[in-house]
Amino acid sequence: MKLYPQGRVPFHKFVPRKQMEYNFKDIEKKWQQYWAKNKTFHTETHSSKPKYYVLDMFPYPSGTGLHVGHPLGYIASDIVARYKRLHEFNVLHPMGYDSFGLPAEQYAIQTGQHPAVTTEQNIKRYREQLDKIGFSFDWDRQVKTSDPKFYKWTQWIFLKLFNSWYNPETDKAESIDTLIEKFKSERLTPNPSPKERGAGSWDIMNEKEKSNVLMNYRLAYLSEAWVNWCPALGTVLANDEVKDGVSERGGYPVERKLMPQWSLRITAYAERLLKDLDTIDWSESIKEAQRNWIGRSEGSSLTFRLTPNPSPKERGTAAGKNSGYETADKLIWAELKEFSRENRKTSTEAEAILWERVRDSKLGYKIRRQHAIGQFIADFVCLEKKLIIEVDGEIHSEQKEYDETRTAILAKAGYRLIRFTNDEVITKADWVCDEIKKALDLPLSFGEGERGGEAIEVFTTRPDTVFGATFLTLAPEHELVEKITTPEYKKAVDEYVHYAKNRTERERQTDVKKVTGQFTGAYAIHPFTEEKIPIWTGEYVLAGYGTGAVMGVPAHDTRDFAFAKHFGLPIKKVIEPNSPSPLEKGQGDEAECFDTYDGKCINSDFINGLDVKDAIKKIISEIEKRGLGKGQVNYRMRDAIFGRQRYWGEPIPIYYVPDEASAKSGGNGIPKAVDEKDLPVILPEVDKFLPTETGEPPLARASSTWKYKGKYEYEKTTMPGWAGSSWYYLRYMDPQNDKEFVSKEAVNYWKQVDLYIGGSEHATGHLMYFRFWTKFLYDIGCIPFTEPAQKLINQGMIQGESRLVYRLFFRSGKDFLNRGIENTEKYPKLYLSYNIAKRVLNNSYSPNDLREMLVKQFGESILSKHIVTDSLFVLWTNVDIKFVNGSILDIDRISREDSNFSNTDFLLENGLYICGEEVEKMSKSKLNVVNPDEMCDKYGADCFRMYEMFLGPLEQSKPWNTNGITGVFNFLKKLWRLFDLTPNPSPEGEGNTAGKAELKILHKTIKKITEDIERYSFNTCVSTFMICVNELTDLKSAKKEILEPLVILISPFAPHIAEELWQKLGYTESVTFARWPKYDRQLAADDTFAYPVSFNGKTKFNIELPLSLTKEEVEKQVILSEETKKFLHGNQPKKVIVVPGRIVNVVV
RNA sequence: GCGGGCGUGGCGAAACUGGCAGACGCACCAGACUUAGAAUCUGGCGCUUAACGGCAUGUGGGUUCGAGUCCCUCCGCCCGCACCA
Repeated sequence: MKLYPQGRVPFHKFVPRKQMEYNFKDIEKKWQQYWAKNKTFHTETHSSKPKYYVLDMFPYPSGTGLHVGHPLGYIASDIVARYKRLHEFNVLHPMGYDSFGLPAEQYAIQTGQHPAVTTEQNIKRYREQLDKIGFSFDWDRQVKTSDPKFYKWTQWIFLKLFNSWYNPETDKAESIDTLIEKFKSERLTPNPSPKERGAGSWDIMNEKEKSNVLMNYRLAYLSEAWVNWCPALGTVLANDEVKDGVSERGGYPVERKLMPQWSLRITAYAERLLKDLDTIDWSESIKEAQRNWIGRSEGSSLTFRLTPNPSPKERGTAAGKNSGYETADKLIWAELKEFSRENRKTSTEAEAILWERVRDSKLGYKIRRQHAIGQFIADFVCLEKKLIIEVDGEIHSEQKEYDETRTAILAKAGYRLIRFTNDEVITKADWVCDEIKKALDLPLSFGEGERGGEAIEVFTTRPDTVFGATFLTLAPEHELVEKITTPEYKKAVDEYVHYAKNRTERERQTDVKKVTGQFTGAYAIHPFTEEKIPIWTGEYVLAGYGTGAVMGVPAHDTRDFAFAKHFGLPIKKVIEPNSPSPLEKGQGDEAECFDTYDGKCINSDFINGLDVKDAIKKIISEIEKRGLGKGQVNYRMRDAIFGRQRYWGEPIPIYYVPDEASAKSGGNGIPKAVDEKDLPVILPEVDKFLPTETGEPPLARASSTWKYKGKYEYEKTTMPGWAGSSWYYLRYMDPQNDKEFVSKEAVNYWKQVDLYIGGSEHATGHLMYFRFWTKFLYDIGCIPFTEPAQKLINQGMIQGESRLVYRLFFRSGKDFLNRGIENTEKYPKLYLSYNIAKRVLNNSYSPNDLREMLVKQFGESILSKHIVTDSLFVLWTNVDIKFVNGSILDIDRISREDSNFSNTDFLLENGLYICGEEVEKMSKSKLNVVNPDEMCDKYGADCFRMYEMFLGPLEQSKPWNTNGITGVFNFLKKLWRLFDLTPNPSPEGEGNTAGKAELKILHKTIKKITEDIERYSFNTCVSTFMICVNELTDLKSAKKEILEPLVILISPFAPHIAEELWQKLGYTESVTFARWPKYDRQLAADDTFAYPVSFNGKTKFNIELPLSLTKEEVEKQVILSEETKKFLHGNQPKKVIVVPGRIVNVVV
């Protein structure tokens, strides 16, 4: 046992001698218990007070617990919450857990431990850590996303999404029923997507077909989609969950895979998500990130026809046997031809009327009459727009069944159908023509177009450069690639497509510079010049953006340029820049290719000489006039993949009803929404958290009794991590409600989040979905606002200060690395102190120098252990910061406690081992984690809170350095001691009337603290408190009149000590219920001001003058002063500038 | 490549609307109390100069009586997006 001289004990064993000593441990424990017992921060929704909602981003309770970086935002929000309470706001300041998620599941897979169990443990630990810091959360409102009482409502919102579509006319989400009504009432059949050609006229569609059509509109829908598949995690990931081609969690490779997926139609909200950014007070960087993510671009679509009557050489048999208008089934062609001739002769009156009105492209499109398609004959057809017009007369009335089959088959071929009765055509032909025109003007879906889909539609933001288009490029996934490829290129194209499709996202992204592509052998006709241009496929064109096809304008697009250069395609300049810089300055590539909006069109026929902007307008109107395409807005954003092939998430409340069609194709049946009253669909138990042997998601392992209504299969994928966090803020308003996700009353009172604090890493993920769901819930009338959070602050990241140690090997690095890292085991361990290692690394030490140093420190015997060779290799690794004091490594301790450093020699400098330093992300793997509990134990929660704020501006990232905390600790002790000066702290005691000087200090502090909290400048608040306490200490002032408001001011920052002092001042109720002190301008005002007097802007001296003086009086005083004369050197001042209360500047 | 942000002592930073650059704190130095350390207190602390003074907010220029702050040029760092036509 170590003995200490009488009365002296080390700090950490300090026992307070005086009762008045600042004993933060007791104080903090006392008040934390008091708050919990008295429910001091309980929040009622019924209140006449104004509301204030301050929210922290939902934490995911990870297994590693909180480090000092996490609470930064929580402390800031807690300060605001407490501050607002003191202003008599009714404050909602809740906390809960985003408790579904991948890490718990990964852990479950490794250990077999149920994720619910580990999640509960983690939550418990989080709660303990949070409680130690003294937050004013209303814990009665806590929510957990993995709680069925919570996810019942997540599922409920999903059902709402499933049962809604986005109506572009009203520009909002509506019930899917309104769409069905539309389909029923309109003559036009739903436009089937290329992947869902099961559709026909609504009433005659079967269940499956209806379901498929509606899937194209539902806001939550199932579709075959290219997804980010992560084999290591066994699940798909949303775009924002993939960074640099690897998964954000875990960093595993991600591949592209086509599979059926649940998605949310966030793209329907793209425009509103973009536009409404202007209405919210979020940081510019986040808004900009969202704008980029949405990626709006204006341009035009443009259709390129393929070359007509292609020679066999160009087209060949593989490209399609029939020419454009021969759409009929070959086998029965002859028969049909006869039949159609017959029909034409015997056409009805209505058909004749209509023919006169549509023939000769009168409606802008070529329409054919009695044309055979497949096995059927259409009354009228526009092949270009794939529209069939039927006029129902007596002939067809008894053929209903035949018609139904026909409609379905035609729809499968991609045709839409519009029907009229004889009567309609005869009595209101104008109206009929209008309807036909409307249907013709609708854009075709992807891949459709003239001649059975063999025209290519491109999207371009620069239609003005169309005359410079010298080739077309299709994405390798584009469905036309296969169709148009000529036989002699088939092999090459197939190989190329195979290569491109099998590259991972990562590969694609890492060699973006590499130009790859393949000519298809086919040619398109330039819509304006009629020139023949080659069609290529290349992976620089993305399938998912625009139409998956581009026109190559190598002279004015760098990617097209690279492609053209690489494959020797022609380059045609069509823009003359206004400023010659790009041409003259540019060398090589730049001279040939420039991308500018500042120029005039050349070599461009009818747009020659126009400015780019005007040219764009002109050419779009021309494109529209000629029916080649139209002005269009495109978004980079894709729909959000919503299903995860994982266990630990909300089950998607969908079940499947078997049907014949699906059974034949091996499908799942018709997806149906679980009835609202059957929610929640509880996450079933499974034996293992892995996919099944057949590759089904883990939920397929649930017992065979896990079926909807006892017989229907449930959907087996679960929701992604961001589902719960997209709406959780609403649940806090009414967390116990089992009738609604939130009551109208609660949401009408609390409304938006007033202040939202969290990390900027959520810019394009959570914060986007959060806004999307809010807008949706607004559309369907559930909530009265369209943005979830008015103000957002992104706290900076607190980085760790890592410590590095340097291991020396007498081997060459190359040799070493070749043999692999596991070989390190067999080398004796030798570490070099920082400055020695540095010198070895920059080759200023020879092996001989090291030998000398080794011998000097360890003696000759060391050489038998470390064989000094000519090769040196240094490997550095992080070392746990708990073994390091400043930058000095505690060698004894690390050798004892860390087996990696047993039997290790440390080559020292000046008798010490100095570590290298590096600032990097605080994480367990870097061994640089600082734990908040440790800080609270050592210095107290109040000190920890204030120090976190003192570090710097909230938004700024900064490294954690525990050293500085003593300054704040000293301040708190000084504050405490200030109260010891009070002779008698009773409310009416003597010596409580403050003097002018003290009042001035107080009121300056009130002003500054109030202003700084309002602008979230918490670091300067802490400085202000320090200045205030220093000044009061200097005055030896401890008047109740001063201390009382001071305690209130500091209570949001250091609540425990404030409560204790508040009690010492004689109060029995919590300081939470006090009122914020009022700033009195009179009391804070100075009488005089020491004017800095400068000459030509350089300050020379100060002169103390009354503030009551006017400009002229100040000038007079300054001119008259002795000092001024000295600096004037006898010259006359040219001019004197006086800013009252600020400065005097004399111009000489 | 595009977009956003930022460059101030040995360190974290302050200076909000153009008006005394470096407040407040850390570290450091000196002193007091101590056998010593810890704690506490006092003083010093941008660079340069013996001093008067001079020079200093990434670089160079501009606007202004006056610039860390506004404008332009270049350099460097951080973050986000990235063959998005």
